[in-house]
Amino acid sequence: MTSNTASVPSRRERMRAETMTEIKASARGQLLEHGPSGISLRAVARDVGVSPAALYRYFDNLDALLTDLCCDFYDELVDASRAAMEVHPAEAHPERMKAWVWTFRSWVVSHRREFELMLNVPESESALTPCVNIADVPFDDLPAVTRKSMEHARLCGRELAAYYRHTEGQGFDFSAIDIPEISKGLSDELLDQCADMVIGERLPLPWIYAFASAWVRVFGLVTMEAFGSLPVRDNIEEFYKVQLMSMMRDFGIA
Amino acid sequence: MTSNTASVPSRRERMRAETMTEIKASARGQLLEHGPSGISLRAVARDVGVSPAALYRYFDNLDALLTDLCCDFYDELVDASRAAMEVHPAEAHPERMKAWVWTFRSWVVSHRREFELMLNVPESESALTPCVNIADVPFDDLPAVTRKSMEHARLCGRELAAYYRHTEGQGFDFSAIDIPEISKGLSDELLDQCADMVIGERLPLPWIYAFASAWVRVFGLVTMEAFGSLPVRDNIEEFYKVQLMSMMRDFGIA
DNA sequence: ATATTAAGCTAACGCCGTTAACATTAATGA
DNA sequence: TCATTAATGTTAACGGCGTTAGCTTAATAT
Repeated sequence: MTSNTASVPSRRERMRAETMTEIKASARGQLLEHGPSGISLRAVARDVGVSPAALYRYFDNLDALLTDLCCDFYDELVDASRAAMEVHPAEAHPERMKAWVWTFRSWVVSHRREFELMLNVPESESALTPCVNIADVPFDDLPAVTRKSMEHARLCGRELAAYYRHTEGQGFDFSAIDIPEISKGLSDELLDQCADMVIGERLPLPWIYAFASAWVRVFGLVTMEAFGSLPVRDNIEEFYKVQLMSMMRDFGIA
Repeated sequence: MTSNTASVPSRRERMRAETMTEIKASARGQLLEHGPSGISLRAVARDVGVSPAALYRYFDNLDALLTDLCCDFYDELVDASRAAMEVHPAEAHPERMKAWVWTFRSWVVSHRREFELMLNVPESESALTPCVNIADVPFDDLPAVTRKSMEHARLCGRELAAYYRHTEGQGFDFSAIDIPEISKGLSDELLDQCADMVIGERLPLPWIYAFASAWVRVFGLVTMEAFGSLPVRDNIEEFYKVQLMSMMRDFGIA
């Protein structure tokens, strides 16, 4: 052992990393051509020019390869989102949040197959699906893809928090926002799961609620478009824009 | 041939129907136990007590069995929805629409696996996914599951139409509804795909738009709950209710 | 130079969907 | 009634799959 834990990668480590990306590239190719269920270890092996059994030196099994792929996809999505947000100045928070939504949409429509896999992630991986409350598990113990997806959501959530800090003391009137009556139980949960976990700050409830609502709407828009079940086909962009406007209005933003 | 096209089913027809339901019951059992990708023709055959090849007398292939299952699920969902709506008097249109949403949600959460399959329907079946506009294809030429899913949506859409006819002439002020500015292209599309295809009538644009928006929101709610990614876990019912209220407000109701 | 570890191989096991060729059973028409 | 026909079943096989065990080779570390 050359006492390597992050320093210069040894020759072997480089080779290993190279074949790993080669494997994943082949798998992704099959994903694009034949969909999630059309990815075959043996086909990957043929593609890479190696025996099927050799792949098990790199991934525990097929599912592990698939979840690893998913993580890469989330990284791509996160990177694209960050880049799109950074086009706008740091103080243009609403613009940056819109850029986040827009990147989500455009990444998914240009990577439908990848998104398909992300939605159908091999759920074993930790098997805590609806067993325990996600908020009670330390972040690092969550399944990898769950962490990645939260990372993606946080990108938008923290922008909202930054916007709040920015408007703070500028006399923004939250009581003017039209928010329904909510029980303590629900608002506590929203504070736990939305504010603490993705926004990162306990903003006033109206914004937390508006964030949750917008989240659901964006998710609906994106998945429906990916499934081709949006009630619109030729004017999707405008439909998004109009929907975005009404979400902004829920935040009390012009 | 006993000139039977719908009259009394012959003995053979009865037997055939019986084994078909037996096959589907077994497949559904496997779906519940192992998820959509865990359904195996050979296991079904073992279950039914028949050779694997025999199943091909009943279904063209595995995909055909799966899509057939999906159709059954939609029928169940539609029946449940209709029943829930009929609990309310015929004129209580808003209540009936709420019942539709509520049934959608509760059916999905109590049939997650089935819903999983419905979302991942073997898409071949006609392979017109994003090729042609759905509005240009005669209804009977659409893939079976698409038709079923439209049947489900129509149940709610036509209720809205009935509500409109009911309010007509009662001086409902549509211009008071807060609707964003929409291009002619988008509104034409909404009229084509929402009004004509699911609502069944060309209601005033504000309602058409509100319907499309609500559709997206409900779809988002239901799928996120099914995937366990709603920002709420213990107070989901209340979250739905509150969301429903704000959708109703978009229609200018209450 | 040698011991150790990583990375590859072959061969096999038990699944799978699907097809072809053949057998049997039940309904039909003369 | 009885031969014909159509529906329903069988067996056997093909090629593909994920995965494991056991062995060999190449690279690294001491």
